[in-house]
Amino acid sequence: MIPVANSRSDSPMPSLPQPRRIPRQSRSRALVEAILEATARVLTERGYAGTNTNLVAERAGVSVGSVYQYFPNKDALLTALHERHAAEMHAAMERALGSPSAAGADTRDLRSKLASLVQAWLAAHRVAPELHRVLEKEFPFFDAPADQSPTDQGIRQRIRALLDEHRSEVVPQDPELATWVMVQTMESLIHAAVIPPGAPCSAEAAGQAIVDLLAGYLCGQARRALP
Amino acid sequence: MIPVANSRSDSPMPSLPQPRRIPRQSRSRALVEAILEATARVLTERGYAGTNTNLVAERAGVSVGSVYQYFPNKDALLTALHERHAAEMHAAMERALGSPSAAGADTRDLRSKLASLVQAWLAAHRVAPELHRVLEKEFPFFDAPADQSPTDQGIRQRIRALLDEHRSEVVPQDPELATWVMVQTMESLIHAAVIPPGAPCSAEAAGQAIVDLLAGYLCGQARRALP
DNA sequence: CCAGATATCGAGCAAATACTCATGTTTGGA
DNA sequence: TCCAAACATGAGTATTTGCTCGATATCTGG
Repeated sequence: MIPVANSRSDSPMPSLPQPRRIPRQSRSRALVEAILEATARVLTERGYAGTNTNLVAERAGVSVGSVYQYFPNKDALLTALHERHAAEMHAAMERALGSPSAAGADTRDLRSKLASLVQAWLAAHRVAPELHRVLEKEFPFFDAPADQSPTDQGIRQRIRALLDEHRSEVVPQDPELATWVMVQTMESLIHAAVIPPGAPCSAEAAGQAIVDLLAGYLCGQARRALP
Repeated sequence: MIPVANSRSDSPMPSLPQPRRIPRQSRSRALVEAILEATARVLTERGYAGTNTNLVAERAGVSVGSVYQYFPNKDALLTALHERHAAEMHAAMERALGSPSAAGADTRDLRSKLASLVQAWLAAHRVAPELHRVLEKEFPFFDAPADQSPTDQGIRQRIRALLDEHRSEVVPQDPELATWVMVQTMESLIHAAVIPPGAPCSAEAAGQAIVDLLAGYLCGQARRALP
């Protein structure tokens, strides 16, 4: 093993995990796709420590060399997968909330919007809980601390904007802090609800509880009265 | 490397990480202590992947062989450290809340008790944030899923008892679910507040916010009015 | 249809590292 | 004082694995 990748204790200024080569032809784009898919499969089956590049290549029906044409090292595979996941969450959020202050403003109250968002994210996570477990709980993220990618920042900003739209209903004073609490809470609890052993109830009930938690903090109101 | 330790894909029934030999003389107890201390230091400096048993032994001023006298494999070191941390949290909790239904019952309201607990845990975590980061976010926990040790269960039970004591003030119906929400939220947000980049505010403010979040969920009341 | 660009291949190297075991040292009770 | 059990040692081994590189194949613009 060549220590270049283990930058934690070596390089003070870690290089960004950029693809070594950009796939131009459709052939190579399919190859990259196959590699990522295989990575997800192997990761799901064997966890982070059980995953190695040779195996990923084999499962993708590709040679190791090809993997290293497009990914500078093993962790870049995971980073790419994580980024893809973040993008999916971002997309799900936009679908649930709409873009901020777009035409035809969303007139629902804050609680309803939160419920949509939590529902959407829960659903997205239930697709591959074990993969998310590995990505969130096993991946070291040496060089690229999670929650710092542009996509993650986009998510934070959208939440911030949501609180801003509803600032009249929102009790906490510091919007920075309120955003932080929101994002951390949603991510943690959604992951905890979905990955084994999971919440001690149905996914719907867990979603309800998360919404109650968030709405209670933001609006200082008891959970919604039953109809 | 011998595959015995990597049980994820191999052994269906992983053996418990019991010490290979129990230290009887004070000499060996000191040795075990030195090993754990060194593990914590190395883990803090170099992260999970950068930590190896040879280095730990060297840093502890001990030979590798001695490490393997008392710990069956590398992960057992981490597990021991994690268990020790859980025990500290348990102790801090007992100090903050007292044992349930003990003589001289604690007459404070739920919110005050929550505030004590959050304060105590925050303080305990601020001692070695980087170590906690590694323990919580890098350690794979192959065989012993976190939050399943007897100590962790003890923590859950105590929280459950707390909610029970105050069941008249508590709004959520399902106590199982409420306990789960509490524990998950506290652990996640306290970790997030302490480990870099941390909360966008002082530790005190973060603590306040966490208490607001929990109290809002449990009691359905707005944050405490300023005096 | 060819020349350069792009893509793929995979045997094998170099390094890392978890763990063993044969041997030596210390301890504490009888 | 003596001895058996407990303790400590650390060079060495067996294995894993991230990654390279020179050879080969395929594509595409002119």
